[in-house]
Amino acid sequence: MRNDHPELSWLREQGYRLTPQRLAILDVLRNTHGHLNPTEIYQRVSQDIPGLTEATVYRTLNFLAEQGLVLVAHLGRGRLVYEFTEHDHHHLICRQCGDMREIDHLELKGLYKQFLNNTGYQINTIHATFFGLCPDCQKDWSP
Amino acid sequence: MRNDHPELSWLREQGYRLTPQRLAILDVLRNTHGHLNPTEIYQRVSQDIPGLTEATVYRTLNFLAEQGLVLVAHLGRGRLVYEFTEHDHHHLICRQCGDMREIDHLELKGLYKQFLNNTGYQINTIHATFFGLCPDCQKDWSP
DNA sequence: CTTGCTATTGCAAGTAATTGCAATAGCAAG
DNA sequence: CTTGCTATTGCAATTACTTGCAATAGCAAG
Ligand SMILES: [Mn+2]
Ligand SMILES: [Mn+2]
Ligand SMILES: [Zn+2]
Ligand SMILES: [Zn+2]
Repeated sequence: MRNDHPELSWLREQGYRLTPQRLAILDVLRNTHGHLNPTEIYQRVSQDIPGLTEATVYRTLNFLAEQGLVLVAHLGRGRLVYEFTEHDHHHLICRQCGDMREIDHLELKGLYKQFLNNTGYQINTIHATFFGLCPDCQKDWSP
Repeated sequence: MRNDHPELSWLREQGYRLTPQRLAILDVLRNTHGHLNPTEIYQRVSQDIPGLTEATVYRTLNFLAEQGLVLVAHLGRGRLVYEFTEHDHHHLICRQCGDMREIDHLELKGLYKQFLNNTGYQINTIHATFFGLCPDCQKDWSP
């Protein structure tokens, strides 16, 4: 568990504290590729922090997401999922087969620029989710 | 409470049943402009359907949303909200002051076309939510 | 190293949403 | 109108997530 990542000293400068709980949760997310729900995170982090409670996991995930250190998403499976990544992206999900595909944030840059021009809103949502039909499942509706 | 809307006979043809609960919930949504959460819907519909339970409200709202008869959204205030509308739209929300603004689905048409070209995915998400800063709240960060 | 302020945690209770199951009731067929 | 199939409901239990409060522990200052 490293303690010298740049975002950590930044947190401390904001007046927030680097607790073992926060460090361990962030570490699990950092070392996992993909989305984890709060209970999965709780189970993994409990190994390192025995007294940890789920309430703290929920609060910490909210906090990390607010600070922009992790991404959240409703992927349509009931539970929220969290993810650590340097790579800004969004998701396309097939309503039929559940297939999920990642798209780079670049694809939405133009839209956000358009929002700014048309409405003055400066949108910064990362990790949006769009639902529809994947190429395979579209075929099931043709014949 | 009218019983002859076009979407209703369509439901029956799909093998679904037109129960008083469904009709009343749809009716409350149809006659309300704006977003309602499940408890607000429950309270209103209970007037017409005394024995109604919240479980049925949740199940019915899920059902109506799956059938595309109502729109759902996470607007960032904890609870899900539902809305009946003929007018396809999405929302921009200010993280600072909570101001919410509606944009026509036309604004996303191009993006969805781009998704189709680049990935083959045929996206049909209506009622997406984008977060950022409204024009007023952007000023608070300049001086 | 010690002290003091206060952000953060654990605990337990509260609210939001989902689900298994047996009883009920749409509605299609006769 | 009556009958039978099964989708849908109510009920109660379960899971998901949030919150108030008192105890704990980061960490900045001395
Ligand atoms: Mn992701
Ligand atoms: Mn809306
Ligand atoms: Zn698919
Ligand atoms: Zn604002």
